[in-house]
Parts: sequence; C-alpha cells; structure tokens
Amino acid sequence: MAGRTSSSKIYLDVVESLRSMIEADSLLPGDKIPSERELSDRFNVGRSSVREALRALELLGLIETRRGEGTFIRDFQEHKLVELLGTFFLQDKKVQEDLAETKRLIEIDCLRIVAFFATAEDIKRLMAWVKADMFHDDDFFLRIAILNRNRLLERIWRIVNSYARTSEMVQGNVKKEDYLALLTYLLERDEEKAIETYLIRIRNMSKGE
Amino acid sequence: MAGRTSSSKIYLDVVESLRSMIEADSLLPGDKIPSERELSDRFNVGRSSVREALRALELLGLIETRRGEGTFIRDFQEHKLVELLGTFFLQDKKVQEDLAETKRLIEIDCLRIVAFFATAEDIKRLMAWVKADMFHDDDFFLRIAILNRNRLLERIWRIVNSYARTSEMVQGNVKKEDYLALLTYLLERDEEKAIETYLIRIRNMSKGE
DNA sequence: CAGGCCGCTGTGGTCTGACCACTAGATTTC
DNA sequence: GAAATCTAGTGGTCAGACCACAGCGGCCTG
Repeated sequence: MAGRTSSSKIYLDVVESLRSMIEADSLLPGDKIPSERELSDRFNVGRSSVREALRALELLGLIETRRGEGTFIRDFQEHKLVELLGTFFLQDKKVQEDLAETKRLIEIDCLRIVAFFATAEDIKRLMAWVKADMFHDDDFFLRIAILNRNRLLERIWRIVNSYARTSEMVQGNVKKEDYLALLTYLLERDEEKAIETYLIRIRNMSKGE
Repeated sequence: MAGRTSSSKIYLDVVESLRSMIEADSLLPGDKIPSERELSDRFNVGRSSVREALRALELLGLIETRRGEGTFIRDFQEHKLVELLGTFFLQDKKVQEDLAETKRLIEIDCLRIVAFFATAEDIKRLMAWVKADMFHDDDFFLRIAILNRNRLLERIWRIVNSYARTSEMVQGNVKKEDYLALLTYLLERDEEKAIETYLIRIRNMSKGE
C-alpha cells in the first residue's frame, strides 16, 4: 500500500513508483529493472497494471523491453514523442507547406550554428565528401544537421525531413558546385552569404528541371 | 488479422490501427472512440493489448479516459507527460542546453515570420494585450508562435517549451517596455531590430536578478 | 578435453474471464 | 411532473493460464 498517491489509476502510481525506485537505486540508462512479476509483487498490484505502466513508458522511449531478457532503462535522447505526435496529427493538406517551411527554417538555423561553431576540419571533411561521392540532397543536410552539435535540433530535422520526404517535394538537380560554394562560405564564417546561397538553391529546386 | 504491420508487439499495432481509424473516420478532439471491448473485438486482439495501447496514448495526452463513460480524443496541449519526463531523466546538462538553444532558435524563426507576414492588426492587438494584462514570458511567445501561421512550427515550439519549462530556466523580470519595443519593430517590419531586442532580453533573463 | 546438443528456468507477450466502480439514461414510483 | 431506482455499458483491476524467446548449465558425443 505504501504511498498510494491518490491518483485513481494504479498504473500511474506504478509509473511514479518506478520513478522513485530508479532515483533511489540511482539506475542509469542500460541498467535492468526488476521483472514485471517481481514489480507486481513488490507494489502489490496486478501484473497487468505494471504492464500498462511499462508500455506507456516504453512508448515514451524511457525504457526498452527485450523478450526473454528483461526491461532496461533507456537513454532518453531517443524518445519518440515528437514522432508520434507527428504521425497522429500530420495529415492535413496545409501541413505540407508548413513542413517545407519548417524544414527550411531549421536548415538555416543549422547553417548558422555550423558557421559559428563547427571546426574547419569538420567543414573540410564535408567538402571532401561532397567532391568524392554522389549523394542525395537529404544526405547533405543530414550531415549539416549532425555537425551542429545540438542533438535535439538534429532530431527535429530528421523527423521533419522524413515527413517532408513523403510528400513530393521537388528534388531538383543541385550541382556539386553549389554545395561547395555553400561550404566555402561556412568555412569563411560568412553566415549571410551561406544562407543566401542556400536560398538560391531552394529557388532552383522548386523551379525544378 | 488485417494489416499486421510486422511489429512484434501487438499493442503497437493497436496504436497504429487507432491512428488509421481516427484518420479514416476523421475523428476530432472531443470525439469518442469505441469501447475497449469493441476495439478488442474489431482488431482481434485481447482487451489487455488494447488497454496497453490506450494507456500509452493516455500518458502521451493524446486521449482521455473517463470511467463509466468511455475514451475520448483529446486536444493535446497541456499533457502532463511533461512534468513526468521532467522528473524522470531530464537532469542531463547537455539536454538542457540543447533545449534552451532550440527554443531560442525557434522563437527567432517565429519572429522572422511574424515580421514578414503578420498583419498590422494582429500585432497591434498583441500590443494592446501586453499593455492590459500581466503575463508570463511563455504566454507572450505562445502568442507569437500562434501569430506565425505555421502550425507545425507552433507545435514544435509548444513541445520544446513545455520541456524547457520543467528545467529551471531563469525567469528573469522582463519589462513590458521590452515586449512593446519588440512588437514595435515587428510592426515596422524591422526584423533585425526585433531580433536584436529579443537577444538582449535573453541576456537580461539569464543574468537574472 | 572440446564442442555441441538439450532442457530447465526466467522473462516478456498475450489472452481470457471474472469482478468492481462508475456513469448515463430508461424505468418506475410517488 | 419530479424524484428515486434500476440497468446496461464502460473503464479499472486482478489472477491465472499459455506462448515465444534468451540464457545457462549439464550432459552427451567426438
């Protein structure tokens, strides 16, 4: 009975109990938590209630379960929240425009950060890659998003991009020179020019072949 | 059996099925969804699996259940999930920084859009509101985020903001004059000045008292 | 001794059926 | 007509039963 926190739903109590337990035992990502049956025992609730709590936390990406092995604490970075919200409410028409715009904005933000903080080596490495390989426009910006060391922004970009890709956003042919020009400006820390180059590229793309 | 999406966990299939159902029947916030027993029947899965899916969605704030009445789609805004995650694994320093930075970036993006597209009436209405009421800094930017008519960006802001709020981001005292100055620049379509004002405000806030 | 096979045990995954608590609406009663 | 009552339907919870899978240890075989 311990500390029944007055919330009428058991599974919420379990969530709270788990939180306390994790805190008390200072469990870290990767650590294993007790089995469902033991939790059910320890908290004096049915196993199904424990499972409802665990499933909820799993969908949040806070834990990970492996059949036959157990349940483990997971690194919070990976949470699927945004993704889920996306799959749920992202169906409209107008949303397509918003997607494109948001993608653009985030990419520009990333460019700004990179122009400011990325090391010359990183940028040069990217230039070498541009020269060497064939690639998709997405790949290029994925690398930009990664260079920016803000993991959250990177993650948002990935999500927005994956949705944007399902729509038929024109994939015009952008030439390697354009990318190289952009990178050169980044190397020179010339934020304005870089963004300008980016915007020109956008225009070319939507004009399309 | 329909479209078992190969994910080994039934409850995830149910989540997906629910999503499809909501989309197909174009259910809106406030609408009622079928009872657990009927869903269990319709999807050919046990009721417990349905419940695991529902509990997860509930914790996300996507649905709301009322005992004796049923389960309803919810206008996901103030999901209490936020506090949860906050108390959970959000102590990570790096995550906090990323959150703050991302919030800043998005707010600036919103300012840019508003400076460009918002009508003078909208901005003036906001000025009147600033003058009239007491408000929280979040409220102000919520309104900015809404003015920008990009719903996706607004949604991202809401999420990022709600997470950021759980951390103890200093809530310095920003004066009404600052907000008014910012809005005035927006009214004049002076993007640069507006952002400059915004950044100064940020600095004051973190300097705090 | 080395290598592989086999079965035991523990874990998550799922289903079923049974109650309970509660709500709302129909029904009865005054 | 209004109040009290009953009833069907809904979520909340539990216990118990299987299944599928991973890991471990012991046994057999070469």
